[in-house]
Amino acid sequence: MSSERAVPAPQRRRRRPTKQGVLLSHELIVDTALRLIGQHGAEALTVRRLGAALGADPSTVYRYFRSTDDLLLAVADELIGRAQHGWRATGDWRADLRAIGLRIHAAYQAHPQAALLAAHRTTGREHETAAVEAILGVLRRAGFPDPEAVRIYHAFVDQSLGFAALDAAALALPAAAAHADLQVWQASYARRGADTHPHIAATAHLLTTDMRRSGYPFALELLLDAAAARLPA
Amino acid sequence: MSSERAVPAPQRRRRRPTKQGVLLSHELIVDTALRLIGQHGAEALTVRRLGAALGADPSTVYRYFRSTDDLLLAVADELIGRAQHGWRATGDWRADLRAIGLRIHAAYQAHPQAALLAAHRTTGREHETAAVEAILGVLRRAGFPDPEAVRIYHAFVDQSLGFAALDAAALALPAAAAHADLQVWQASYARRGADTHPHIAATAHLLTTDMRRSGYPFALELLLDAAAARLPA
DNA sequence: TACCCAACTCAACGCCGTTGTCCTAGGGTG
DNA sequence: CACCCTAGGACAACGGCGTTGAGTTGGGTA
Repeated sequence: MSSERAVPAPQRRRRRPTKQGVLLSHELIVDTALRLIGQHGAEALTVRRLGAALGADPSTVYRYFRSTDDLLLAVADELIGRAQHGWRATGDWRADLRAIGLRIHAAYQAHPQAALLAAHRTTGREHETAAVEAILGVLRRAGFPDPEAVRIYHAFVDQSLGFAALDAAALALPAAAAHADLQVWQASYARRGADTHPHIAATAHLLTTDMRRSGYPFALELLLDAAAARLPA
Repeated sequence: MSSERAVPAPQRRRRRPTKQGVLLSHELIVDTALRLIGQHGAEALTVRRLGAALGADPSTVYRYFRSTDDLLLAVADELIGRAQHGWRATGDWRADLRAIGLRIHAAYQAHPQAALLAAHRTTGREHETAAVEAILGVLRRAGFPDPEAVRIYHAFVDQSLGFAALDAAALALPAAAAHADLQVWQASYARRGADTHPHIAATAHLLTTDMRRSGYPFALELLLDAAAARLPA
């Protein structure tokens, strides 16, 4: 046996269909994995189910990816590309940063399982580098001095990734756990007595509606406000 | 059989030791779980290993917790409790929020593996409820109207948890992967040509130093600045 | 002391990722 | 065209996982 089971894409030459007549490829497997996650939830992505969805034996996936982690990294890389696809700078730094942040957030929300793995890794690949360059460019053109631009860039990126991972995690939960998390705000907090928890009791109705949504858009607006206040005249 | 296997803590009366002579309790199980995660990583937390570490049969854990998810929520709440331990309001809302945020961040950093599992769950338990009450109290006493207090609370909490999880993930990485992530900024980004990536090239020296630290303290300061600007006079 | 039942152990189920082995059909070569 | 090589399939099995139903035991109570 060879020490490496998986073969990089460019070196593949033989194209042999599975028993069910499907011609496999890295792209097809990644797309099918993304489809599985989107259609049947995060827990649907197992090698066995992926094999079934592909019309191939589960072990065949290991001819293309070293492990499920390797596969998920490939899926994550695809996500970064989709988030940036088609973005153009407008010249309005606030609008540009807002758009980039919301795009990152939306792309990760669309594929929560992959987002959970991807959000806290620095890849240094093409798509990521392009995003860094774009954000830094927006800040420097806006007039922030370099040290300030770097600090704001850092806060902006990590806040976006942090919220993306947090919100993705909520979506990636099994249905039962997700329902339980939602119920907490209605069942548990809403019933706390005004004597022991006056502030929760006073705002319970506001909390139950606000906590359903992501806190990211408002947090992003706060960050942009604070940044604007620091912009030299 | 009863429809509920797990029994809440206060109702337990019989104390029967395991074969290996250990007296189990909710507290002992949670502490052991935290120890397991801290010593051997998040993947070390399985019911079977937990049983072995406790000196009991794995299935015994289900007499105390409905599922591993239930156990995980208990672990998460314990972390929140440790973060809040000993905190007292000073009356200065900015100082109070800053202290709470940094405490949460620090508590999660102290148990990175557990933080990764716990940061994105709503437990609805004692410690979490106390933290929610404390933060809402600080904001309402500061003079924020209820709808604004709730929105800021949401942004503040999720920002803290998001950064906590992000930074915990970096600490939880295997040494090799962590080193590789750091190297990206020096090796990959620092070498990008000024022609294709002028903004990265111009700030490379600032980036490599800034990205070593957590972006949370600065992001927290931005959030507090923006909140202060919204405070009614 | 004797009984009850809470709290333990034991055994099994159906998943999971992963790997060693075998097989077979496509591409390259003469 | 016929042959060979091997990439890329299929298959079966391994160990570990969460979880559950049934069996056992030993403290607490009357």
